Amino acid sequence: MEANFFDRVYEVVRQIPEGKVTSYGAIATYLGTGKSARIVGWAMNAAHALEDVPAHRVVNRLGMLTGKHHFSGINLMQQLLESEGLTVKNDEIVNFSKHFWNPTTELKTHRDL
DNA sequence: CGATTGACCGAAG
DNA sequence: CCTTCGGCCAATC
Repeated sequence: MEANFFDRVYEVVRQIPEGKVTSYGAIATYLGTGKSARIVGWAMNAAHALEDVPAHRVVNRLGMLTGKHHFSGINLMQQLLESEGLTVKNDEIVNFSKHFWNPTTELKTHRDL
């Protein structure tokens, strides 16, 4: 299966469980692009138009809602995360490490879906 | 096609 | 933790 890079990103983001979040770099590393985490950001930019892709579950490595401005409302991203049982304070996910979902660890056994 | 930008990451000070 | 710099790839101008 030869999917575009964006499609791969979408596949990973779709598989993020509720109440879980991941980082652009984690997705990039899982996809093998490694340092090209910026492309993941670009993918999310295109992904926010797709309802199937919960882009609000993808934040930067510090758990900060850096992409919140790309959503319909400034508070939408935070509200979505809080609706899933997460706590967001000052544009940052509380206990981010606790809710962090690493695709490289979770999907490495069944990457093809 | 060259230059700039971007929802990033890591290292160094 | 903050700032600066380099790197990476794609989209946009």
